[in-house]
Amino acid sequence: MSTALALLTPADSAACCSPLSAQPLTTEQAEQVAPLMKALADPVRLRLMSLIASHDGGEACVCDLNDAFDLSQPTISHHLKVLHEAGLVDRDKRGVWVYYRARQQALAAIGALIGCTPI
Amino acid sequence: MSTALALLTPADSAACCSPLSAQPLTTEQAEQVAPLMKALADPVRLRLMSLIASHDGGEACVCDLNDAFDLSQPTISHHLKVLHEAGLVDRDKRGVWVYYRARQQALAAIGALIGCTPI
DNA sequence: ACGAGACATTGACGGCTGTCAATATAGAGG
DNA sequence: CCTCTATATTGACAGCCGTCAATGTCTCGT
Repeated sequence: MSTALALLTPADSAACCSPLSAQPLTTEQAEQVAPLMKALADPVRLRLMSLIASHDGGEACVCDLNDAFDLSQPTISHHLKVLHEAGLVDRDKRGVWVYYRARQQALAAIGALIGCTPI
Repeated sequence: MSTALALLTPADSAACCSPLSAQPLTTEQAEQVAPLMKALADPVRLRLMSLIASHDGGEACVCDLNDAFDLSQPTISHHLKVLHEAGLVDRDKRGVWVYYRARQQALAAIGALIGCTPI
């Protein structure tokens, strides 16, 4: 959800490089951001995220994603659920197909914390 | 180690925003970066990293770090080991004290992948 | 040499994670 | 309705993770 994002966007909008190196994170901040990173800290989910984000229209259908891996369909479905529950992707069911869309703000939130995002 | 970094720095130096959204990660790239993110995807280690990175001189002694948490000394030592083995911090023993230093390149590598780092 | 302080390692424990096979659900088309 | 296709859920299993208490290792004073 956007609760994690709210913690990052307000004050650090102006500052440029790595809040992580600028001042220590509060316990609260760390506990909000860690789940986002944890959701992304898996090879399969990293590839899923990049496949979704770089796909035409910024969204991808599960059927496309399944083919990119040597994993069972339920496993991919599980990883997508993890990404979704972390607030990293949106779910959109259209007919028989389900489309996942990358939430750029969530990615930006992590990027802003770790590295540096020009907001 | 810098093996993970090497995969990211070469081509994407020029491009600005989120390689993750620009083109899909290869399996190899994902498997190299995921461990770095996994090492950082913990509230305690996130705070440790930020405490180290934002400390005077870019380094911090374990004794300082211990006091910032309500955790046992071995637990902090364990987390520092995880960060160190992931290549996120350097270890420097000086006398009785051990100093940990943030490896900016490693942070930048993750940041460049997820968000956007002006290199 | 000895004691004390700073940090690491070991061993143990409950809890979480990634994976699959099997099964369920839910639209679309006939 | 019935079946097919697309996706999700459940249940099970091995393996990893975060934590602590106990112990080990190193280094500086004395």
